[in-house]
Amino acid sequence: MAFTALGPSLRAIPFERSWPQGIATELLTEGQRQHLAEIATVRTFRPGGLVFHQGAPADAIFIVSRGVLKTFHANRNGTQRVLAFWFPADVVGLAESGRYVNSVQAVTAAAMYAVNVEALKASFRRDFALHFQFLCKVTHELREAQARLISMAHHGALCKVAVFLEMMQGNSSLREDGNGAVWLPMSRMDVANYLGLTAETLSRAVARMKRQGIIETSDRHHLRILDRTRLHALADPG
Amino acid sequence: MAFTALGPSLRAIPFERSWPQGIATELLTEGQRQHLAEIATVRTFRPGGLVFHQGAPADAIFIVSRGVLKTFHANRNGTQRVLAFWFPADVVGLAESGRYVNSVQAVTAAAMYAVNVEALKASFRRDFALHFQFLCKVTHELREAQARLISMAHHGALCKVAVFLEMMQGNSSLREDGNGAVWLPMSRMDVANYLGLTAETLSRAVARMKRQGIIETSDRHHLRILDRTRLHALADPG
DNA sequence: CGTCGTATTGAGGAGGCTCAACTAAGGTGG
DNA sequence: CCACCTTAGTTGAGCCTCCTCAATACGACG
Repeated sequence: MAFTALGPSLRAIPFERSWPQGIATELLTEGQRQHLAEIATVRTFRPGGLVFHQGAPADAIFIVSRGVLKTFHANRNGTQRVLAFWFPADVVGLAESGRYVNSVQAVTAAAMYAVNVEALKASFRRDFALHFQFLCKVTHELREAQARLISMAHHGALCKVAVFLEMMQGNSSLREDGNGAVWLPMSRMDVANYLGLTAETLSRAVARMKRQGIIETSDRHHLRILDRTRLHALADPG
Repeated sequence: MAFTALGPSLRAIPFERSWPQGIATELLTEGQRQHLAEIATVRTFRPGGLVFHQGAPADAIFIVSRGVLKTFHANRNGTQRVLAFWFPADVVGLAESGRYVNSVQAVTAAAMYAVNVEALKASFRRDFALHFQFLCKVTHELREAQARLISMAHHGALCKVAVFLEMMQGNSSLREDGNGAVWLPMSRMDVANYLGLTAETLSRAVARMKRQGIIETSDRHHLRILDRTRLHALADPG
C-alpha cells in the first residue's frame, strides 16, 4: 500500500466503541494526511542516524513514514536503555519543557515527517479532529507502555521474549508472509536491552525456543514462528 | 490550599520551554476549572471502593480531586498487578474501544470528578487550550511510565524502593512536613506489586535501609527519610 | 582475506522468589 | 470489653533464575 504517498499516517486503537475491538486503525482522514504533508518536511536517515538527542531543544515532532527506529535514554555513566521501537504511523518527539527527554535513532533506513510544533499547534486549533486523534495516539502509546510494565516487572526471560515476538509478529511492517516469518531489524543487544535482559540471557532464551521447536531462525534478523499456540502459552502464563 | 473549591486540577510538566525546567505546574485556568466543575459530577469513594472495573463500558473519564487511588490489571488467574498510584490532579479512565482497560480502586477515601466523555469532547471543541492541556497531561503520564520502565527492568530491589520513596516524597499530597516525613497510605503488598517485587523482598529492603539509618518508620504507613543523599545514591546508581 | 564488533555458549556466583513459621493489627461477635 | 479469627507484615532457609566473567564462533566491513 502506498501509505506514504498520502502523507503521514497515525495508527492506534481509538477511544470509541464503534470500531472493532482491539484493532489499530488509521486515525487520519485523507484530507488531514494531505494537510500534514504540506506543513511537514520529510527527513531521511540511514541506519544508526540520530533523529534527535535527549536534551536538545524540541522544535518539531516526528511521525514515522518508513523504517524502524528506537528511543533510548543515556545515563550519566554512558550506558543506554532502549525504551521503545517505532514503526510507521508512530509519533515521537513529545517534549518536556521545550526539550526532548530521550534520544531517537534509526535502526533501519528510515523516513520521518518532521512537523514544526507551532505549525502543528496551529493546525490543531483549526482542526479539532486532528487534535483529538493525536490525543488518542498518545493515549495508545501510554497503554502500550503500561502493558510492557507488566511483562517487564513480573515475568521471566522466556516470557519476555515470547511477548516481544508476538508484538513483532503483530506488527505489519515486520511480518514477511502470512506464515510466521518475522523480520527483526534491530540488533540482539537492542532487543536484550529493551527487554531488560542481558544479551546472553536473550540468546539462551531464543536457543531454548528453537530447541523446543517453537521458532526457527535462518539469518540473525529473520525468524519464523512455528508454533504460535505454544509461543502464546509462554507469553501469557497467567 | 483549597484546590477542590476551584474545580478539577490538572498538573504536569508542559511541552513548552517558558516554564521552569522539570517542575509540574497547574495546567488549567480558573475559568477552565470552573467549566469542568460544571460539566462534572463529584463522586466519593471509601477506601477500597471501585471507581470502575476493567472491561466496563467507558462513559466518563475521571480527575482525582482528593485521596489516593491505584490502577490495577487483573489477570485470568485472579492475580492483580498494580500499574500506578494516582493523586489529586491526575487523570484516569482513558478508554480503548469504548471500554476501560484497567480497574481503578480507591486506596484512601477519595473524591473524583467524573466527566462524561461526550461532554468533555464538546468542551474540547470549544476550548482549544483545554484540549491541548489534556494532551499535555497524557504525554506526561506516558513519560512517567517510560521512566518507570527503566527502573523496573534494570535495577535491584533496593534501587526500586529508593526510587519509589523519592517519588512519594516528591508528591505534595504525601509530604507531611518539610523534614522527610512521608505518608504511605497504600499497603505493603500494593507497593511490592507495583515495584515488581514480592512482599518479602520489599520488607527486607526497607529493613536494610532502616538498619543503615537512611529511613525510619513509626507506624506502617508513616516513614521518615533521614538521609536524602544516600537515598538518592541508591535510587540512581548509574 | 584479515579485522573488529556482534552473537552464542559455558561455568560460577549473587539476588530475588518460594515455602514456611511467626508476629502484629484490625474486625467481629459474644 | 475481651476472646477470637482473619489478614497483613516480618523474618529465616533453600532453591532457581538471571547476571557476570570468560572463551569461542560468526559476519559484516574494509
